[in-house]
Amino acid sequence: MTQDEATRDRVVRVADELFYTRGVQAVGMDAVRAAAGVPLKRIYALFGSKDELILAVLRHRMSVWDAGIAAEAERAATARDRILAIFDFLDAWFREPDFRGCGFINAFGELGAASPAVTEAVREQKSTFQEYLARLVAETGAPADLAPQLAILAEGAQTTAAISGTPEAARQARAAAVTLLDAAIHHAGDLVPG
Amino acid sequence: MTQDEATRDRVVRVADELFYTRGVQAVGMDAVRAAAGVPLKRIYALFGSKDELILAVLRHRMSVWDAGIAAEAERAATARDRILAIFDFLDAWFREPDFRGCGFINAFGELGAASPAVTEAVREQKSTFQEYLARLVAETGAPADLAPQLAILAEGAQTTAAISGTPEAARQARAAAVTLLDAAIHHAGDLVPG
DNA sequence: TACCTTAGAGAACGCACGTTCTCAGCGCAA
DNA sequence: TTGCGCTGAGAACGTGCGTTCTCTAAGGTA
Repeated sequence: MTQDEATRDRVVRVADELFYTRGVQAVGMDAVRAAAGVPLKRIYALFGSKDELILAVLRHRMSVWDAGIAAEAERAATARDRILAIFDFLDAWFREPDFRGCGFINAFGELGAASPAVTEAVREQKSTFQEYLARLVAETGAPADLAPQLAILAEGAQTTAAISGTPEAARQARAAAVTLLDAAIHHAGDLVPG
Repeated sequence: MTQDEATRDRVVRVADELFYTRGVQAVGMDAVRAAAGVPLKRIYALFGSKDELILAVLRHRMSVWDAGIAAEAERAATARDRILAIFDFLDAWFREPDFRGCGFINAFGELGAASPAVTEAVREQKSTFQEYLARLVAETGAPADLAPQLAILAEGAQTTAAISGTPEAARQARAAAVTLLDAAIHHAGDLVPG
């Protein structure tokens, strides 16, 4: 890793934490400079603008999220357990003291109306997650319709936990996921009785 | 309605639309003045500060939301159908051309970190919704655990629809709600088979 | 040592915006 | 008619912040 890459990485990590904790617009570039210990001139040489830094932060957060989900999932043996591991992952995350909701949803609410690039980045991370879920659902043999339903549960759990300030949404979403999985697998191919 | 009340109402409605469409921080007080046709001096006499205006807007949006849900629900005969009517309500909302997600979730993402008052207002509207759902669930005879699960589906559908830009999350969440309702009512009191 | 390039620290600039102030006009009591 | 309080329109003020500029110091090369 070159010096530039190391500095870039450091700035992105620091900015990510600040943006997530306080909100993007509430954090000035000077706060990033102070926290990263990197001169403004250097930051602007590396990123060009705050908007570019924001996108770099979103990309970084996306890779961290993907790695975290994958790490939690690979400890489970079956696809069904890997799906449920996602909700255990959420549970642990919600209990972290500085949990403040999904950074992508927050960024979308804050900047999505004004920035198509932010919207695009957020949309990309959500669709990556949905595709991951779709693969797991396919492995279980359940109908493909199940995947977006589980994704909606995961999204809802994140906002509910953030706003309520409690982690219980993870457990509730997990229970719902179990019900949906059981219904999809046990009754696969059946019509819902009237 | 006094003159003051009418002007307050006008300013709140206009600000609500601007805040929702462009984001709260992206809308200056001067834009509110121009759109409402009310002098800044008058706005500040009525609200005191932008922060107060934001809270008034959130309160207004909460009452509109509650009324909208209630209007859609009262057309249904049974508690089960009133629950499902919520998802039909979401479906219609998601198809509106200027739909941009849940205004409360967006406001939380944008301002929650900096403003406890905003967090409190958002939390209040979510808990009002959860209580409403809990009453409907109780009417169906399903276990109380079902209510937060349905709430999570509704939340997740809103963020998913906002970010994806498509309304299909409403249909998917509704299908999941049907499965959860059926499972809760058919198997009420049972243990999940191993 | 003398010179050139580069980087760091912080001041400076320009702009946007929340809030307040100024001033002109208008209704109204005597 | 003559003041007087109120209101509207917009200028003005202070501040914060994204971005750029300036100055100084250091490091490498003849």
